Order: sequence, then structure tokens, then C-alpha cells
Amino acid sequence: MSIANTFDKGLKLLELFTYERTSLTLREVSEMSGLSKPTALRLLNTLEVNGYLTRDKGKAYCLGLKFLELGNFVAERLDVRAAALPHMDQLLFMVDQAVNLVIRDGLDAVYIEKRETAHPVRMYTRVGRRAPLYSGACPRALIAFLPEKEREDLIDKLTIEPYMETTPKDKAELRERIAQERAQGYTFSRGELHDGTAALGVPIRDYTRRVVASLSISGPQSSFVEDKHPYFLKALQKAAADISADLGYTRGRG
Amino acid sequence: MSIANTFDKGLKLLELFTYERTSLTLREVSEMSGLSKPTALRLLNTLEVNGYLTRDKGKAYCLGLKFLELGNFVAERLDVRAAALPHMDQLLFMVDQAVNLVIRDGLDAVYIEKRETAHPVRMYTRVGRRAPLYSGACPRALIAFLPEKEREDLIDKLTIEPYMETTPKDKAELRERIAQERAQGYTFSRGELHDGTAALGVPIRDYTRRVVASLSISGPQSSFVEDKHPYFLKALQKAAADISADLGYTRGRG
DNA sequence: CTCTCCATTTCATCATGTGAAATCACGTGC
DNA sequence: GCACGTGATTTCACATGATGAAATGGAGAG
Repeated sequence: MSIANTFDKGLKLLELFTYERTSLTLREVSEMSGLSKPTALRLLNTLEVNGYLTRDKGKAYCLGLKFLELGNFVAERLDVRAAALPHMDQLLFMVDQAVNLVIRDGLDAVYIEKRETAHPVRMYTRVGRRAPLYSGACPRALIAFLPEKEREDLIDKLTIEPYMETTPKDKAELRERIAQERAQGYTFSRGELHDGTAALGVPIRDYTRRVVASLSISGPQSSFVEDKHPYFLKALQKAAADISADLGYTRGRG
Repeated sequence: MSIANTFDKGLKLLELFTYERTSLTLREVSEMSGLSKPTALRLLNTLEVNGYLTRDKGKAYCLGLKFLELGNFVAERLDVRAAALPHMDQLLFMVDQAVNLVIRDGLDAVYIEKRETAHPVRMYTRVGRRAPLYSGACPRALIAFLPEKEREDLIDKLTIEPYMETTPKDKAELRERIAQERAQGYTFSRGELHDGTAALGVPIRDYTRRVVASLSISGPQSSFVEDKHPYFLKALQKAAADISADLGYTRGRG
């Protein structure tokens, strides 16, 4: 597979912009990318002309509004997301905790939608964010409820890195954890993606009965107390069932 | 200003994907772009390797999840948006009509956030969508409430194209319309962006007292009946005032 | 099994990207 | 108001990397 060198270099520049580093000057881009200033400039110019970058009052570049547009095309293409949105709003209203929707992309889980409480303490899960499949209630719900063969094939391909205290630390522990979660019908995590947060996750299925996404509610452990779990879980499962139904999933056989 | 030719060609390929055309084959890309197949392929490969494109079950390319991620970085950077979100949710709850948030980018209005009703009849405003500043209640609120000098400078630069029946058809009409809207404190449109829809818009200001965004509610004209306007308007103005206050706007002088 | 339609690879040609160094532009201190 | 410094931009000679016609590969239909 051959790729276009210059094009590749240019695209890589976009990776320099992160949630924390929202704007970069030519010098910074040049230094961070290892490209000479003229080269970096030409590439940045090209991005700017095409609307992928804008410049703030100074001369610093930031990601342009075009990404909003294209990001939205992607979002709108995702059927699960469209089906889930109203139910996520409803769920947020009922539990007053952050609500997340995740799909699988290769060996990653990708957050494709979220709804947040207006509380001062926010969960900061971002749309587009990636996480390992084994870490966190929502990601893990994507593998836990797959048919055995697929599930094992997937776990085989994973590389498990110790992530947080409470994250499964090897495949044996992951399998054990998943087996239990499968038995109880939902996934649970404490502090697997961020310290001090907890989450409950359940799968979403479409008309083929395959798990196509997972839905979770998460919040700071302080507000996520044990005795609320049954209520949370009920609301969560109801929402997931409604979304699945909207996607044509039927419970019975055949 | 020099740009990188190959990079530019590659970026232009992304423009081929629209809301309607969500997936394209190599042949289509090659034909639509005028590039030879090998060239198109190399560019597409490059985009794919970097996560900007994925391929569906067939061989067709679609925009990748990376755009979700980058689109979200952009969204999170927009302070108005963060401030507006909770109030938009609240407003949606109160009026049960689509709620839109728009900022100005050059001579365009850009929709940066929306909240929609669960009704079967939806407004299809998309995040990232651009509209001319003179067309629609929300865009027009962005110019209507600017200080005179800025407003006139901006109107001078506009090119007014007949858009819809009810859209101002020249600058004179636009000025007249704006003057009236400014006097009444809000903008109103019927069928300016889509047939059969109506909208009410108001400005949002930050601590510098400049108009930084506008907020609107919109819906099918059938549900947007005259006698609800006072209620809609009150809720809308309250939400906009709250958002402005969150951005440090103070009403009094000095 | 063959035909056909695309996707993909090859390769000789030459357009384009490249970076060191020169220049420009703007802000800051004296 | 002038000199200095920092960082953005332009120049230009060179060679790397892009290009497309044509050949090859591969998957699905008849």
C-alpha cells in the first residue's frame, strides 16, 4: 500500500493539536513535527486555505470549524447514535448522571455521544475519545456480550496494559471479570478511566441481534452510591432496551 | 502564500463527502476529482492510514471517526458553546422546539450546537452547517445587534442572493428588516432556510458586551403558531440572558 | 470456468516538495 | 523615533517524491 509522503506529513500536523494544546504557532509546529519552518508553513497554509485551520488574533493556528462540519457528517451517519439520542436525554433526566454511548472500532472503544449533568463536577469524557476495550464499564460491555467465538477472538488480539488500579491486569482477570458481568447482565467499573469515578454499562443490539454499541451512566463515586445502583440499572436497561428496539432488535427467537 | 500541491489535492478529496454522499469508491473519487486512479488511491490510502477515512464492508470509503475527535476538540474550545449547553437543554425542555446556537465566521453563520425535539417532524439543521448571515432568524441576529459601524461594514461586504421567498432580496430590504428587528429586540423568520419552518432569534453577548453568538428556537410553522410567540420569546430571552450572564455580560453601564 | 469490472502495482518521466539562508514585519526597549 | 530581536515569510538550487499509462491482481456474476 503506497501513500503520499507530503500528504501524510501534512495530516500528521493535525495530530499536534490536542484537547490541551488547542493552538500552535509556526515555530512550535516546526519544532514538534521536525519539519523545517518553510515546509511546515506551506503545509499549514494548505490546511488554512481549506478551512481545516484558522488563526487566532495572534498568529497561532487552531483547528478550524470545518472539523465541526465533517465530524457531524460522521455522527449523522451512525444509526445507533440517532436512535440513542432521545433515550439518552431521557436517561440523563432520570438519573442525573453522565450518559455515554460507545461503539467499537477495531481494538478500541470510541465514545460517540454523551450527555452530561449541569453539576459543577463533570465527567470529562469527550466525544471521539478512544479507550481500550477492557477498561471501563462502557467499553467492556462491547466485548462482554459478544458470542463466545467472537469474544475470544477479540480478547486474543488485545494487549492488556495495566491502566489503573481497578482495571483487569491480564487476560485471565479480564475473562473472569467478563464472565461475571455477563452473568449479571451489566458491566460495572470503579476508577478504570478516571480516578474517583464509577460507571454502569449495558449492551445495545440491532435487528441482527449483534452488539453494536454500549450505553453507560457514570459519575463521581460520591454520587454513585451503592443503594442507587438498582434504580440506575433499571433506568439504564430500559433505555438500552428502547434503543435496541428502535434498531429492530426483538427479544424472542427468530 | 505558497501551498503544497499534493497536500491540497488530498484535502480536496474530503470535500467530495457530503451529508448525502457518505461513501465513495475509488472510481467515483477518481472521476469526481479528476485525478487518475493511482493518484486518487495513494491519497485515499494516506487518509485511511491516518484515520480520516474508513472503508465499509464493500470497498467504499467513508469519513473516519477521527473527525468526531477533532470536531469535538473544536467544539470544546468554543466557550460560548460550553456556557450555552445547559441552558439550551433547559430551553428545549420548556418550549419543545429545536434550539440552535450560531456564531459568525467571516461572512457566514455557522451552527455550532443544536438540541432537537423527539418529534417525528424534525428540523434538520446540522452542526457545522453554514448559512448566509442575512438568512434566517438565528444568523440575522448575529448582525442585527452589532454596533452601527460594524454592522454597516459587514453589510457592505455581503453579497445578497435571493435565497427563499421570505429572505431579504437586497441590502435595502435587509437594512429595513434589521432595523425593525433591532427595535423589537429579536429576529423572526419564516421559511428562510427551509420551507414551512419558522424561527425566533436573539443575540448572546459576553463580558465585552459584543455579540458573540445567537440563539434561536425553530420549528415547523404548524407548531410555531402566533399565540405561542410571547411564551417562546420569553423563554428564549431568558436563556440568552442566562448564557450572556455566564459569559460575564452585565446589563448596566461600565 | 471464463468474463468483467474494479482495485492495485509498476515504472520511466518530470513536476514538486525541500531546507538553508536571506528577507520581511512587527513589537519592545531605550 | 530608532535599533534590536523574535518569529513569520520568501527565495532558489537541488533531488525527492508525485504522476498516469499500462500491466496485473482479485472477486463476483453468469
